[in-house]
This record gives sequence, structure tokens and C-alpha cells, in this order.
Amino acid sequence: MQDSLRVRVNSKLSFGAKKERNLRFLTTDMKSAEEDAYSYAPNVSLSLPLGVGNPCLAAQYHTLQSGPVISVSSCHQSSYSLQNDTHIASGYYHGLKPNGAPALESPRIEITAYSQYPEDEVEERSSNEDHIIKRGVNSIVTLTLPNADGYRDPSCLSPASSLSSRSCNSDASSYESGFYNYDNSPQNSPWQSPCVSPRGPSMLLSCPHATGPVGSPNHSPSTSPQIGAVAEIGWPAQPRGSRPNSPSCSGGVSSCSGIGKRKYSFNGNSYCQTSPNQSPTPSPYGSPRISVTDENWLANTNQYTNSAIVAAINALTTDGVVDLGEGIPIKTRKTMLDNSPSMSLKVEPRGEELGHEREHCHEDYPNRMALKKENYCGGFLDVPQHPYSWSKPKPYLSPSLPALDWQLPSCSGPYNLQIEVQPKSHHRAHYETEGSRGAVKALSGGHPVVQLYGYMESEPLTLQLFIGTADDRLLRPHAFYQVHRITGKTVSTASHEVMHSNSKLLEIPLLPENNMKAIIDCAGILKLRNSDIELRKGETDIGRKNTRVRLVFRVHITQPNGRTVSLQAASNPIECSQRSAQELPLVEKQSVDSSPATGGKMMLLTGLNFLPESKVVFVEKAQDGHHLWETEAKVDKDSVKPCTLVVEIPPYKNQRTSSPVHVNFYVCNGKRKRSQYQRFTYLPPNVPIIKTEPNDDYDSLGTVGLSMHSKPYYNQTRLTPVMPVADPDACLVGAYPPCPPSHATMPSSSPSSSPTLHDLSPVAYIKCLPNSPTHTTASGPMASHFQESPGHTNLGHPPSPDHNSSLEILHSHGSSNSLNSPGAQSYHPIYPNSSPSSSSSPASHPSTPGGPAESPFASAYSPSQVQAAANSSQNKGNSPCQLPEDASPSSMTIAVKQEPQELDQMYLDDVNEIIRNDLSSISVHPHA
DNA sequence: TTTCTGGAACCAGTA
DNA sequence: AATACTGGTTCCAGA
Repeated sequence: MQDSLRVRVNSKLSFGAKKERNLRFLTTDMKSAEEDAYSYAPNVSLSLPLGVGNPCLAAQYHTLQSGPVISVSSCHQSSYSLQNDTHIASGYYHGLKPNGAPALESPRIEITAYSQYPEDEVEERSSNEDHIIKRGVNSIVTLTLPNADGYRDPSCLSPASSLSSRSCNSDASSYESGFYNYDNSPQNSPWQSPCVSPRGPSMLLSCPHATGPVGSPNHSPSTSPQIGAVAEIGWPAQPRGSRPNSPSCSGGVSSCSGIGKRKYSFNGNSYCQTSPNQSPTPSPYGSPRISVTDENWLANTNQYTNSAIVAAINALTTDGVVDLGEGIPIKTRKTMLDNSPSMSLKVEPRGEELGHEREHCHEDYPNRMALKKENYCGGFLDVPQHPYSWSKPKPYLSPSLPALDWQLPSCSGPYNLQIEVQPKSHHRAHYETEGSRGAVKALSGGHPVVQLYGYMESEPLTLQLFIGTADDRLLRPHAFYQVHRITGKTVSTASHEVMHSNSKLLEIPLLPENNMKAIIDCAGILKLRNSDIELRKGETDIGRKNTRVRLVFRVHITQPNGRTVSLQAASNPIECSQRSAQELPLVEKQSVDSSPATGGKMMLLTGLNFLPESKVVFVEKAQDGHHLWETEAKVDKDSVKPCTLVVEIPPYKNQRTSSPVHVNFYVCNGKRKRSQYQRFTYLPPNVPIIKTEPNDDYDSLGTVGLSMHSKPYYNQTRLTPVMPVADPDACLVGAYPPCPPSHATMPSSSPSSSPTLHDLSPVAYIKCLPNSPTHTTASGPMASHFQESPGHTNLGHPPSPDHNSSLEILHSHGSSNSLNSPGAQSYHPIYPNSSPSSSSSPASHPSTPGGPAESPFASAYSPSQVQAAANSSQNKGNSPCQLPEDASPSSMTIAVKQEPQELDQMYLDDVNEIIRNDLSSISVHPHA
């Protein structure tokens, strides 16, 4: 019986998925087989990323408020041309918004597809339907699934984490409350994006939920009948069990179908139905494994950049006021709004709304309460008793809060949000079908700790936590993972869940009495089925191999002047896949990131899953991705330990290179078991230091690079004493004091959290603009670590146009790594995306934040040192793999600031060449 | 019991 | 076309 049902379902599903599938195929063609294995990169440029994954959306969200200023075209263009946007982009905002704005422009086709939502209706019904669905198979077949979007869709309920999400998110309520009002804001300007079809009634547009169709492209008349269509196509009643044929879902399907061991299947169906994740449009093809080629990647990133720029512009024109809006593709808005209903996020009638929502939840979803799993409402109500009153109005509850995919700084003015204790690099996420796998833990065995410095008020704040991506693109909510609230005796920290833009947020009180410090022992990670997410409307990321996440913390501080300062800190990457965690080597730290082209020095790699048979391969790729050079480094087999690997840096092919050469290396445990790419730079034998002109920043740069260099890229956390310049922000933005001087004494920020300051006020943005370049350079070293998956070349990102000194450029490459870090990203979103040089790198892989310091000063470990370090690291109690700080190369590094000794014309020519190439390639990117 | 955890079976897509 | 991998997802069982 199940089988039969399944068949029916699938047929319907195929319809809905059709468009997306096509798009994916297109992209798929572009990728090379080789890269495929390693690039899980998710982005398919052709399809519009509407969900969380689509930064663009978010950007728009914010942007819209400000006004009309940005036209679609700008959005596009920006994506493609960094240069033009550079100024804009350079600003704080550039980085801020990783959007796929361009995507919007592209194939409207997609948009149409999205429009399918009669979301309003769907959502509204969803809750009710859920109940029904759960009750019987029949329902499954006949009912349309409201929320395919699952987690991203507020209406979707996550079985595992909580039914919660769904119920309260229901549209109706959301409309009425919070967001709806925004639409009416005078500031609303029509979103000019071409993507947006003719607006319907303004009201509709403004209402995210209701209007699904209106604002969105779908809204077009043609699409209008969407509700029905949605039901049929977009939201085919899909039994949970009938997971789309995603590659990954094989298991799931089988279960549903009753094949294999899944006993769960039958029940599973009903279960599935309730799951938010159900993919509305399962594609017959299943989810194609799409890897993104460099080219694709580039395109995608550009899109993000564009949107970021747009957002930035809008932001600049706004004063923190957010209008929802018009112009936002319905889907987009819908997504955001959907979640908006989340009580905590609502703005206005705080108290009332809250109450209203609760009521709503209860009324509409009484049954859910009975469900074993906590539902949204339940979760909300179930908040553990804590001194901190959740009901208390939260200053940050404002529509103007930045979207989750906005890149925010970790420090601003006196405030600094720090991750004092980083999470372990591995945490097996649990599926909805599994029980919780517990809270994310710290390396030491405890839990991550986050602290807000510089906040002297007595009013408690709320720390938000969501699961973000860990690839080289701008930080954004992860489509395939959601934070999961952990409760129990062992949990000491109060928390509650709220949905925001299809992403679940965990809100944790930050209390003055606790020094604004929170122990994150209440956050687990839920894995959503790839098939469910991939098939969701607007989702362009793929889940396969997209298993790295970061914990992203945010805090919104309302200042006396009424403005809100939002800070964000992202953790080091966390591998969430059981398999990957067990099999793939992970390089967390490298003792050096550069050496003379002659090689010969020893390098200590610290990480996980190193084997005696592990190989370390150095690779140089051209911009087009093809291999220019590849060689295997000699591994000291005798010293290999699971967490450390000592390799001899191989000589570069051209030992007389006159300019630094950026290459990559990875650790390989077998055919498909490679670590991500790590960056490495070969330096000209006789040009130890590159310094072409006196620059005050130079010192700091060099210093930073050195100091940071030795630190573990990912794990550098509290453990490490902070350098004066520990926080990139501090130095980068020195001129514009985001961070208090005291900052230096604060624990160093992790690369990922490094970012800068973010003040929602326009002023703040402006201030940041000038800094971005500096920041970039400076942050590069800080961010130290850059990982890219093999198969993708990682490249230096082009320097900003205004910084084309050779020095800057060289550093820019290094700093490119910083892109990985959320913080850095905020400043340079542009580089990664638009940089031509980076074209080769597009890895869609999750990369770790940070980039290798390009510092020419980097010193190499001597074998003995390496060994010592390795040993010491092994001896470490908590984490055997953790490299002792003292062993850090940094201590050994010698910072030498010298004038170029032999900077001959040839060298200069090379540098100029690099500059020219970068610039030309940048300009080459078509704006449109 | 319930919640965590670690392992491993299943399976479909890939190589 | 057959076989071995891969990696996602689900189950099982012990702590």
C-alpha cells in the first residue's frame, strides 16, 4: 500500500520539481567530475535562492525598507562587477549582504516556480492540515502539503526539534502582527527588481505572507492560480516517506516505501507529513548531485555580492527602518515573513503579539501540544524558569533587525561579542527521526561559551543562536541544519526557540549578573533531509557534502539614542556528518602558511583523522581550475598521529619564482577522502619580505600576521592569549573605533568571529566603508585559515580597486582567506564573489573561516619543534588534538619588517601583472 | 524512562 | 553491465 501511495505522490511531485531540476541540471553540466566529489557546494547559480540560502532575499528584506534606491539591475550588476560596486561594497555593507540578487533577475522561470505558493493559504492551512495528515495515509495522498519549506518556512514544523516552528508561524498571525505593519511604512519603496512582478495591491506586497504571489514574480497573472497549482505542484501531498529522490534520500525513500529496514516507514509517512521539511516538489530526478564548478561558483558568489551591495546601499539610505516589502519576491518575503511570526521577532505590540501568538498557537494547534515533540508554541511556553523573563520586551525585537544572512561585526564601539570557548570541530547532528544527539560541546568537554563585552547596562539582553554555513561564501543560515534546543537536567542555560526567516533561532539570555556570558549547553544541531530542503522552492544549495556549519551568535543592543547595534560572532566550523567526521581528514591548523619556493621546511598540521598513509598534496591551479602543478609532500610517517601530521614542504616547481605563488594543499586519506584545501604560499627565495611603501598599517599587518599566524586557525579561542591586535576589527578599523581599546585585553576573537563592527545606523555603515580595505588586509592574517575543498582552487581574491599597491594585493590574497570568516566577509564580500582571481576557487565547499596568513614572515617549524608540538598536543588532556599554544609557531616566528632587498624590476613587473590581472578580470565581469 | 551516543545497516547514486 | 564506493538516512543497542 505504501508503495502505491508513493507512486502517486511522486508523480505529483515531479511536476513541482521540474523547473528546479532543470536548472540544476544546467549547473550540473558545468561541473567536472573531479570537483564533484569535493564540491558540495551548494549553490546553483541558475536557480533563485529564495530561502535562507538566498542571501539576496534577506538583503532585499532589509533593503526594501530603505527605499527604492536600488534597482534590480544594480543588484545584478553589483554581483558581477565588484569594481563598480567596490566603493559601495567596500563599505561595511558589502560584506553584509551576501545575496543572490542577481539570481532574481535571472531566469524568471524560477521565480514563477516560486510563486507557486499560495503560501498564505498554504500556511494557514498547513497547520490544520498537519493534523489531518498525521492522522492517516489518506490524508497524505490527498492533502496538499502546506509547508514544504520546512524549517525555512516558518509554517513548517520540525518534528525533531519541535513542532513548534510550524504552528506559530502560521501566516495569519504573522501578518497581522509585526511585519505587516512594516509594509505600510512610508519608506516602502517598490522593489524595483525585475524579479518582482508587477505589484499587486500594495497591501499584498507588504504582507509577506498573504501575498505570496503578489510581490513575487509569481504574482503575475499567469501565476496567479497558484494556489491551486501549488497544491498540485508545489505542494503535492507528499507523505513524509515519499521523500524525493534525492541522492541522499535513498534511505529515506526506502523507509517510506517500506523497503529496507525502515520499519518506520508507515508511521513515517504520517510523520513525514507533519514534517515541515517535506519537499513540496520532489523531483523525479531526485536531487541531483550538483557540484558547483568554479565558474558556477563565481557566478553565484557574485550574485550574493550584488545583493549585498544593494542591501548596503539601501541600508545607507535608511536609518535602520525596515520596510518589508514591496519588491521582494513573494517567495522571498514569504520566507522571511513566515518566520516572522515568531513571537520574539515581532516588533510592535510586543506584549500583545506575544500573547496573541500564543493564543493563536494554542487554538490552531491544540493537537500539536499533545505531540511528543515540542511544537513551536510549546517550546515557547516551555521555556525553563529562569531569572530572565522572556516575556520582557526585547529591545531587539524589531523588524529592522538584520536578516540572518547579513554579515555583522563582532564588535562595535564598546561592545564586543566573543566566543570564549569554541565548539568542537565535530558534532554529529541528529535527524528528525533520531533522538537528540545532545548539545554541541566544546573541545574541552564543556560547552561553548559566548560573552558580550562592553555592555554596562543592567538590562539583560538576548543572545540569538542559529546554525550558519561554513563554506567560503558569506555566512548565512544553513539550509540543511537547524539549531535544536536541548533541555534536561544537564542543561543549565535557559533558552527558547523562535523561527526567523525559515531558520530556527535559539534565544538565550545574556545577563549582567553573569557578566553577559552564556554557556551554550542548550544547543544541538538538527539535520534536515537533503531531499526535503533541496526540493524546496527557492532552495539552491545542495545538502550533499554540505555538512559543515557554524554556530552563529547575535546580540542586538539598543542604545540610548534608539539605535540598535547588532553584533555577530560565528564559531569555528563544525562537521556535522557522522561519516565525514569519521573519515575525512580535517586540517584545523597549519604551522606555517608560506615558505621559500625551495621548500624543505617542515610544517605541522593539526587536525583530525590523519593516518599513517595520509598524503599531503600541494596543488597549484590556474584560474580556470586546471592543474598547473601538483606534487606530493613528504610526510613524516613516524610522527603521524590522528591529530597531527608533519610534512616537509616540497619545493615549488619554479624555485626561482620572483613573486609569491599561492597554492593549495590538502591531506588525502584515500580516493575521496580529502581534507579541504589549505592555502599555502611559496615566496621568492630572495624576497623575504615585501614592502613597497611605508605604511603605517604595515606594522600592524605584519604584526598581526605573525601573531595570528601561529594560532590555530579554527580553534583559536579563548585559550589563546590575545594579541594586542587580536581582533582584526580593532586594528582594521582602528581609525573608526569600533572596538574599545580594552578589546586588546579581551580574549582573542576567533577568526570567524573576527568581524567588525556593525551598527545598523547608516552612520555606522559609512564609517566602515573606508575601513574595509584595511580591514581586509589586516584581517587576512588574522583569519588565518582558509580551507577549500580539493577540487576547487582557492584563490586569492582580487584586491579592491582602490588598493592596488603591490603590497595590498599580495595581502589581499591572503586576506581572501578571511573571507571565510564571517567577520572578514562582512567587509569583503565582494572579493570572494567577484574576484576574477578567485574564479578558480569557487569552491562551493564549506570552508573554514579564515585564511592563511600571507605573511612572508611566517616561519616554519623545525622538525624537532614540530615533533615537540605534536607530542605536546597529544598530551593535552581535553583534546588530544589540540595544539598547545606555546607550541605555536607564532612564538617562533620572527617578525621582520624589511625593505625589499632585491626588489628588482622583474619582481615589480610581476606584481604589476598581478594587479593588472586582478583588475582586468574584475572589470571584465559583466555587470549585467 | 528518556536522552545521548556510537555503530552500522540500507540504499540509491556514482565512479 | 557489473562492482565497488560514497554518503545520506534510519535503526539498534548500550550507557
